[in-house]
Amino acid sequence: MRVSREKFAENREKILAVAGELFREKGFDGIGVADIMKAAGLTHGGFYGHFESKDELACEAGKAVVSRSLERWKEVVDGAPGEPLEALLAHYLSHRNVVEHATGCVFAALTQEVSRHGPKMQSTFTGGLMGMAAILEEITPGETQEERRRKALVSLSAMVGAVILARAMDNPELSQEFLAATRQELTPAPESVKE
Amino acid sequence: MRVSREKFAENREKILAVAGELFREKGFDGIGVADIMKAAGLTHGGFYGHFESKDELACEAGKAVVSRSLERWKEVVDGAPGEPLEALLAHYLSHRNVVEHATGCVFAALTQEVSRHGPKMQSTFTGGLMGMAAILEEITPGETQEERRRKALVSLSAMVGAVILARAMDNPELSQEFLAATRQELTPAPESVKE
DNA sequence: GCATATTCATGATGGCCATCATATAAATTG
DNA sequence: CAATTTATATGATGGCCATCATGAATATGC
Repeated sequence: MRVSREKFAENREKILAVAGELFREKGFDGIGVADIMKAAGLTHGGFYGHFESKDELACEAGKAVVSRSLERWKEVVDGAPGEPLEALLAHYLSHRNVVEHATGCVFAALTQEVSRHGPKMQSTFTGGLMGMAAILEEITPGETQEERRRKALVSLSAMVGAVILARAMDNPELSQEFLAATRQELTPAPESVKE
Repeated sequence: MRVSREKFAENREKILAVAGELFREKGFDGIGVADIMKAAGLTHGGFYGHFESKDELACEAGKAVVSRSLERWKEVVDGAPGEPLEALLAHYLSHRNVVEHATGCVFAALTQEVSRHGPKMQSTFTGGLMGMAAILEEITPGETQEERRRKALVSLSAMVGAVILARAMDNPELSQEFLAATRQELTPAPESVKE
């Protein structure tokens, strides 16, 4: 049966949203088109009216989630009552982001698969990660821009790395230890003279 | 046809070695039993004489690669002519470890898939990562053991994270920048008074 | 050296998955 | 309101993959 233009666009968004969650939760190979469509409340045959292949869906869903992630970081930084960097660390290095794969950080969920995917997905992820690095660079203290840039890249590596490793732990206390350690080490020392 | 006990054990090792490389290169879902066996110079039917399932192979291969990785880290640290931490950083944060997925770090290749796998694989990875953290803790400077432990966990996160992010970049210069930044930031400052 | 055990090869099976052809029914368009 | 367009549902197809049954051939144990 047919559906209004409006409903059609709505369905597409629903598929993208559901795919974004299911891919993060189960990986690109861990979920099929039929199950994604079912989760979106549709049947699998209708899928190819919206996307020309599963791969295109993966790329579109990835793009959407990455861009949403970037917006979220900006919101957290702009809305921070105190130090923006501390707010961002608290936001990112959270128990929620370790446990909730489906709605947590894309980079913590899919980066390894992306490096095996085609160039389109890599380009999306590269862009997203550099956007995050740019945000970090702005709120990271440092004498020169080079130093801030360098620290931003390392902070980003440590943040994403900590969540990835925390997710692999079979012991919640160890997961928590990774988060706490990273949060503490990446928080800049108060402006007292060193020691 | 039948094969000697010795050859049988040799074949098993060959399968494990080949699987360890192919899983790292293509992911657990990216390679099938038949192709693994072909790469080992055998036919796929013989597989089930060695392992009861693909999952068991994945667990065994993971265990082997993780333990080999740990040994390697110990060798690098023990054989370092200068500062062990610097030697380890140079060893790990290398171009080779970004490009050579099949023989590079398991954690940089498979950790995200592991967090979706069963508890057996998670246990193997947790053990391996904590072993690496212990090595780092010993060669990391710090006033107290807590501080060294904390720094070790963050260094580990940053190291693995940097390689994972470097692998996702679609631009080799950016990859290199992640490595260089992380190496520089994790190298302890010389014992001069700050600044 | 013979009988037995066992390892590998061949081939088959069943399930899952991406993709597509066709039909249906509803929404646009005039 | 009629004609046409088009989004979805049903169902089919072909490919890939893990697993297993069987058979052939050889190493091992007596």
